[in-house]
Amino acid sequence: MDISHTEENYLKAIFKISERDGKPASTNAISTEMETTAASVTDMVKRLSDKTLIHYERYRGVTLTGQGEQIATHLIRKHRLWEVFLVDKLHFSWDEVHEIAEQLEHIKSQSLVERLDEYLGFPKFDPHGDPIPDSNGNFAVRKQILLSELKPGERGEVVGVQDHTTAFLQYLDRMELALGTQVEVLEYFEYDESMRVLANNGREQVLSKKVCQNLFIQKH
Amino acid sequence: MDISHTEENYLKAIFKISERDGKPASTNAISTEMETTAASVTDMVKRLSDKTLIHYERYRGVTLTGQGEQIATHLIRKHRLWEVFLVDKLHFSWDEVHEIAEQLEHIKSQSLVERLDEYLGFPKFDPHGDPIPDSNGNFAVRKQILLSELKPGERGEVVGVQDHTTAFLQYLDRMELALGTQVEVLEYFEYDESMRVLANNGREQVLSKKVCQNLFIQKH
DNA sequence: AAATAATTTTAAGCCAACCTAAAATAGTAT
DNA sequence: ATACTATTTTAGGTTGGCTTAAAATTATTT
Ligand SMILES: [Mn+2]
Ligand SMILES: [Mn+2]
Ligand SMILES: [Mn+2]
Ligand SMILES: [Mn+2]
Repeated sequence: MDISHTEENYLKAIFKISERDGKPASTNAISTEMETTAASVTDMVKRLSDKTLIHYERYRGVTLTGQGEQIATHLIRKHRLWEVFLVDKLHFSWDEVHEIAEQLEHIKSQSLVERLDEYLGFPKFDPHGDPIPDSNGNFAVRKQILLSELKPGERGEVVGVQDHTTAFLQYLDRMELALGTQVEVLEYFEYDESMRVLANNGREQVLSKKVCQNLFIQKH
Repeated sequence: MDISHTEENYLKAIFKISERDGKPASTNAISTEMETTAASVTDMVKRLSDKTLIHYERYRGVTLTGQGEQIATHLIRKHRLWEVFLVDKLHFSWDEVHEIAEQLEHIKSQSLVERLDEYLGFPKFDPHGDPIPDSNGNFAVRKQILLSELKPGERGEVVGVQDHTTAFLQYLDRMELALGTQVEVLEYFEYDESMRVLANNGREQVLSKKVCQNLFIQKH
């Protein structure tokens, strides 16, 4: 069976939504994610259901079948591997790669993915700290918490971001808070839920609530 | 204006045909190249004409406009750069890369192409010896002739292939006639137009007319 | 020049992916 | 339970890219 570019994007959207919400993806949620109308989604969802890529019941939402999930995770694998390529080999910055990877993830060639993976040294995480599933669709798990959950005196390492917007990524560059940065919470301000943080570079700065709630930390 | 994957492939086909035949591409020639029907071609050709990517007159065939040619050569540039990437970096063999490059050539990102070019060391020729146009669409020219045009006693270097089929490429691998091989014609057999050839590796062998007519040589 | 053959275009229609507007269903508030 | 709101589906239509069959044009043969 062969699956279109568009169908692939729907499967990825459904995967993302069900993972985030922990329940079947609603027509509306999918239409928001895909930036299209609910009517278009209903249309597509019927086709995907005919191809047994999803389970669909009218008014009940959508979940992926094993087959659908396999395709979705494989897309994510390709997306993230290409992002690593773009950053590590072509020296793009982490805020420039998502758009390009959105295109590259649709390239169909089993051997290409496997060779790329090898070429990149079998990375387990992408430039944003997101886990790269293996060829069976298994994601590495890592016990991570938000910076906002750290108490004064606790330390850890910046390992990922929740917010993937260009604005946030560029802000982090500016503040020298790249992945791998060691941080220690020095002080918590109840007033606006901001924190004074010490980074490994000796830099001390106050980070807003919003920033703290979008940075994943591995405690140590 | 934005151009679909399919439209891009038509432009590339038209470029290839007009270059090969030295005259406007006929509907039939395009339909053969695109593996579709003449009716579909007429249909598409109207659309491309509306977009001023081609000049089209009913029954008179098709030529590219400046704009159309620019897109076509840029596609060829991307195709060939990706082929270099696949061979040089991912260690694919030269008979495996065309299909994958057919997909990769459609990735849209100006900076990606330029960075890839730089990463590969600004190659001027692809793994099959075909010239890689620069970003203005200019192809390097090289005075090359077919092996079949060489006279006994003459020497040269294998620099390209006319036939790009897997069968031929694998045959060349088997015979150790990769690009860069130095060859000298020892003897010409009028009977079947074959040649006895000495390769730089000391290997001496008789090559058929068909082989000799599909190998590009740079004389010296 | 007329007849025949090849090429190209037109006509009509299919499918994927989208849209808007209206109808149906489900969820929430009174 | 009824009324109102939000969500979802259906109906009907568009566009790109494709198909087959028939008509028109051009090229070749006699
Ligand atoms: Mn991404
Ligand atoms: Mn990422
Ligand atoms: Mn190729
Ligand atoms: Mn090539």
